[in-house]
Amino acid sequence: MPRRPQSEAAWAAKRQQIITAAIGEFARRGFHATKMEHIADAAGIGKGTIYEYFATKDELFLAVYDYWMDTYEAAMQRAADEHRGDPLATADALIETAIAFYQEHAAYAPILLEFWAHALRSDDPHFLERIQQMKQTLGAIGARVASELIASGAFRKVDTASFAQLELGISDGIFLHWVLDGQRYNLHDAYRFRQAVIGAGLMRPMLRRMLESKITKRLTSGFLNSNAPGARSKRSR
Amino acid sequence: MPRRPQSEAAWAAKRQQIITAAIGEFARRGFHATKMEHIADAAGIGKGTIYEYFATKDELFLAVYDYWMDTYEAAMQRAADEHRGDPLATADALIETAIAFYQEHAAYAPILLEFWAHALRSDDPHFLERIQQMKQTLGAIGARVASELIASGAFRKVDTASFAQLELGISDGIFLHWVLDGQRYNLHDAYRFRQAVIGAGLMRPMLRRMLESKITKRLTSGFLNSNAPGARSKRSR
DNA sequence: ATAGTACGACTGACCAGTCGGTCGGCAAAA
DNA sequence: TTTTGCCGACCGACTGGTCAGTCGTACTAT
Repeated sequence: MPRRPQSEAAWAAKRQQIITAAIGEFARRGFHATKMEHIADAAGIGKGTIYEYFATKDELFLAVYDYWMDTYEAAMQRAADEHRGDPLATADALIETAIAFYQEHAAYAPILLEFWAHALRSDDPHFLERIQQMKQTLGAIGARVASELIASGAFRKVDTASFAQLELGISDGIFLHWVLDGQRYNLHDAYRFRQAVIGAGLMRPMLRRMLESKITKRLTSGFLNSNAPGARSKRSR
Repeated sequence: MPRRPQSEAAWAAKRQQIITAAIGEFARRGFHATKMEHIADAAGIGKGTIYEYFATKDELFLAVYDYWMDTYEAAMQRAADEHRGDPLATADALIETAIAFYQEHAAYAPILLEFWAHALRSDDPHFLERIQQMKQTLGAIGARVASELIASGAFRKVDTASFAQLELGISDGIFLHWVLDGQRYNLHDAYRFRQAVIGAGLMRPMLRRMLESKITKRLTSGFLNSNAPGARSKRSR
């Protein structure tokens, strides 16, 4: 982390400008194939200038990583806060936020995978810790919603922490396979299908009976044949 | 793919020897950090010799990838065949096989992630096609089991293809998060928890009522506090 | 003037892939 | 049986190209 002269704000802004450019380049080409010059070009600055703000390429990578995690975490936190007190609405909002984020960043999936690989292998524990911190944060949100759903009588009793972590894994798994499948189907539909499976299992009889026909419809129609838009189908009904 | 002299068998054996060495090195260091010399050393041969069997580093990477996929696919296929006719047993066997494979190859998770990233980015469609082929194969197995479960009256009606693909995503997601979590908990327990959630949702009332107490137990105890062995707990009961 | 900032040509390290040479084994000749 | 000659698997020093990071210069603002 080099010196930090001029105004604090200007420094941070330029740093951010570099991070933004780096995200795009890293995503398009991958960490190793991305040359510092590419990033400099994308940011409209000279290569040397990057080194005024980041000591090494690795440090820049890490900054990109942090920035991304922060963004996602903040979006989810906001979604959770907006509906505080209404667990069903919160659950919906969380899912919608996650889907939106995933769809928006589908092109970044390769770099996300590289992040994970890097984190698992790196000597620098920062990467892994950052992931676990995020899992912690999101897990806490999920567990809170789950316990509210249980308290309200909508859900049967579950270990909420386990359930929340499972959900995080499932979410990433669905996203990953959706990308690996060439975004062939509608991500919303896949999530809804998943929700129907889980919902059918965890809802208390009363709620389940209420939603039975919707669940049945989702379960029997699946998501694979949905109108394959890579994204942009805010409300597919 | 260079010439293929001597006996076919000897050629294949040496090729395999290189692949085996490469798996370990790629897994430990990652694709980019692994030098051809490392692989040569690990295989106990000279660097130049590798190029008698593989034209480029990429081609070797791809061979490693194929080998791995083949192994997994074959194991799953075998598990499915062994219990043909008994869908519940087949489902169990598939899950056990998947868990065993995942646990055995936990150290290779980073390279699996790199594979995926590479597949998504590579100009060579082989990688992505190979993944999709595997999803196809495993998906067909899963769909068959699901439809048998439905036919037998154990499961409610679902779109079996969607369900199978969802399961593949979920499996990978759980595995991924288990690894990212430092293999802190027992993978078996996580899968059982998942099964309980799904089972509770899809089982027909009769079966569900029969298994109710087991499901309740799994759902309420979760998997996060399980006796954290990274692997080796064949039957934790 | 001068301190802070930007730059990009340059350097040194690195590494995939090459290529000329070695050597063990085998078969034909002696 | 021994000698000679050949083959091709094997090797690793070397090459050519690449790129992260440096540094002397130039610009800008005060």
